Amino acid sequence: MLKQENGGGDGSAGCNNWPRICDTCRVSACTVYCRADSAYLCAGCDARVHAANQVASRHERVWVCEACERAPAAFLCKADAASLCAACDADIHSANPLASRHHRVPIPPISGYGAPAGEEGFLTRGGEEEEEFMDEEDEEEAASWLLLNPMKNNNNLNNGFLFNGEVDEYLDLMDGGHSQFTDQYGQNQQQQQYGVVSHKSYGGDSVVPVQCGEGKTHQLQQQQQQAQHFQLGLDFEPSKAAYSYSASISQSVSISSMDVGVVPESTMNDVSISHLRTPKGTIDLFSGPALQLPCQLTPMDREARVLRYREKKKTRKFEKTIRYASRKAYAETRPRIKGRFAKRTDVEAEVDQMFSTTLMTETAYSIVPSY
DNA sequence: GTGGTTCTAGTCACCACAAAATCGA
DNA sequence: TCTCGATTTTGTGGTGACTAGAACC
Repeated sequence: MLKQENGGGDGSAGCNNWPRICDTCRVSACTVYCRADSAYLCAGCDARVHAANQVASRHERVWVCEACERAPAAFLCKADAASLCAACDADIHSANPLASRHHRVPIPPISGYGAPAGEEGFLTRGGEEEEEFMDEEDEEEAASWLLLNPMKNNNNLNNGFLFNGEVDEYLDLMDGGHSQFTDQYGQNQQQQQYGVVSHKSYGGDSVVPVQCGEGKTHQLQQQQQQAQHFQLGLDFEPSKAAYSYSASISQSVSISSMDVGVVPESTMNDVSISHLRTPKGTIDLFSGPALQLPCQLTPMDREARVLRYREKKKTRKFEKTIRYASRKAYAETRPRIKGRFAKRTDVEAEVDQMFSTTLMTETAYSIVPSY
């Protein structure tokens, strides 16, 4: 595979402003991005590589963003006559109200050498090629985050970005709100911002910091309010894509505790978004009554959201979050048979009891392991 | 290019039980 | 409205089974 090595590597604008170099010749600036090869290619190499055989000629490619020249273009702005990646599209078209009204359409991938694919091209893009798009997840997420597009929810028409109904865990719309994820991912900042102390006590059992400041509550209320009035301002042709749609997406996204740090119950007291909570770590984002999805955002709001999204991405953690340290400690000491918890014999229980009692007397307060 | 085998990496269910949550009196 | 006891639910980690993809022939 020709994985991009030059530049940011994340498909975004990266740390410098130089155009991305062709992954093949490493001389010319790239003009297209081949998803199948996960490679950025210049016009010459594109022609050479994808005209080589029939299979290669079927590779779907997209133009590279004309603004940053470093990421696959996702949208074509008719007003600017420019192909832009999701990030640049967001940046440019959130600059002012006028720009935000630019008519933009998702760019169909170039399928078959030399001839851009029409609708059919990206409608037929099947599951087998789906994984190839994971490299652009970043842009995709940002795009989905910004462009709540009915077409996107159509599983097919995502400018080649296939969502299959999956909901990005960072999708902050619910959070608009304050998602449970926010509590974790923004934990550090929030702790500093609100002066929240990490609460660790024997009884409390909390490893995940408890956040209960007034400021926090106030912010949450504001965010909830904002979520209610959240509106998407993208001005795609109303006749084709009415963005003031109210989606009724019954979509349960099950996320294991490995992926997601769930905020302790105590935190939820502050968050009166009861419908967000579902048992067993299941994030039931859209079940229940039809979700009135936001429709109009001011450019500033949008920009703020993009920034917040990017900040979250930077600080996101995939480590498992321990909600109850005591349970963890206990689980670690429990007898196992082939990894499974085994029944504890009376003797073991007695020894354990003695041990814990000793520990308690030695350390007035229990030691909650730090992770 | 195709098909079969092997290897590697990732995911998930399983288990017992203390702690937390919920419910009713 | 508060308290208390009983009941139900949740969360915890190591291991093996399973699967998908890569590598090789």
